Amino acid sequence: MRTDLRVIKTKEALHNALLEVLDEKSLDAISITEICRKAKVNRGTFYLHYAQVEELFEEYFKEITADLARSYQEPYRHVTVLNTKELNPDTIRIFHHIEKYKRFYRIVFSKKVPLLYYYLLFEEIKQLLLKDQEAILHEDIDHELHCSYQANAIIGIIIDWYHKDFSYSVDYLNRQLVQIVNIQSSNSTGA
Amino acid sequence: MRTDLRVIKTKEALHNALLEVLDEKSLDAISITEICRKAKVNRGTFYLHYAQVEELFEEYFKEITADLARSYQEPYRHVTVLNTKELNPDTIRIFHHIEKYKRFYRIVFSKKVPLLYYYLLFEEIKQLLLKDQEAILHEDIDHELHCSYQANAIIGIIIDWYHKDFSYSVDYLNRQLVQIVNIQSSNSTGA
DNA sequence: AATTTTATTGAACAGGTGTACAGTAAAATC
DNA sequence: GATTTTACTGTACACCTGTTCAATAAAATT
Repeated sequence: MRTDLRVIKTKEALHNALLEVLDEKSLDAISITEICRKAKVNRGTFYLHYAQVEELFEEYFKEITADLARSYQEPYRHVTVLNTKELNPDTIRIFHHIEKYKRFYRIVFSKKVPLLYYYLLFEEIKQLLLKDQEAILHEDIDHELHCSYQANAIIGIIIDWYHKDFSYSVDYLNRQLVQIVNIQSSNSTGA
Repeated sequence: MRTDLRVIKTKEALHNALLEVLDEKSLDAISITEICRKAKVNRGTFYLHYAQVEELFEEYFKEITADLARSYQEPYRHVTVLNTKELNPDTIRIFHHIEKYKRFYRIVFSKKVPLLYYYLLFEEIKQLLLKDQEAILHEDIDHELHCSYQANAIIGIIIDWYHKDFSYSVDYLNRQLVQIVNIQSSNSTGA
């Protein structure tokens, strides 16, 4: 069998316990022992499923990044995301997504946390761009490198946002992104 | 006094021990006890200077990112780095820097390591861009947000490079970056 | 050179980590 | 419903962590 009821029950208990403890302290300060105490699960059982507390959190976070992809496949207007002239603030769902799961992204972007979560987010955005822009190929430009560039550029804005405690509005960031992406076409003459 | 000889000696011993152990295992697998054994320093002494092994590595890494800034202030041709039309592959020193300290960046970009090092690199590049581009201000665009966008975009390329085990040449990446940055001006019509 | 200051040491402590293994209990399978 | 399979438990062990504190030794200061 693929899903033993005992496994489901154990994982659920650990999940709930982690969320509980995350209200009290930061991820890096949480011990396996503490989670197991709260979940009423033997410590050895924890190691049957995970190696560190971080792996338990990783399970959550993968669900969240999956939601990001889903929000793009909605019967929403699914338009090219970063194609210069056609870029529409309404079609950018990323900042909206981050704000929705602000509670988790505060953890993901905290400096003591492993890079792993960053890569999960990066890969998700990169994949969206790779699919979205497969039609728009540029000569002499490595398409994947280009998408890595763009995906991480967006995360650069998100990092700034995070460091300002998510104080900008989603609308403002959408508008800024459109302006930034459209810069070169108007700047190629000046400066 | 600012620099007690004992402190210098202790830190040197710890530094050397860390480098030694880093040849054998990854940063996250190194224990404080192990470093102190090799350095012949009491474990309590370690805690007088650092809280974790990661902080010891941080000291190294700050020297490395400082070298990145220095390479820009050289009597080299110090030209605007990312201004579209004036961008010259020779003036881009970032990929060169990364390759030079490849050994360290392999650690910095490994997924188990804390985000902190990423932020140190990000901030260094961002500061370079902030200074470099203070002349080129765009209306309606938050200058800092713009630099965060560009700085992290470059790191996006570096991440790709890292995940391909630094197999691209520095020259190739410089040329790709120039092409990508110059895209919009030629793309605003097509697509 | 004698005195003062302070970094380092060593020992000890409560707690967490990671692993192993036999015993138990709760699933799945028949 | 009886049997087989396997997830979980409890215990134990060696080791690492983070902290405290009096004793020591190596600096700086006079």
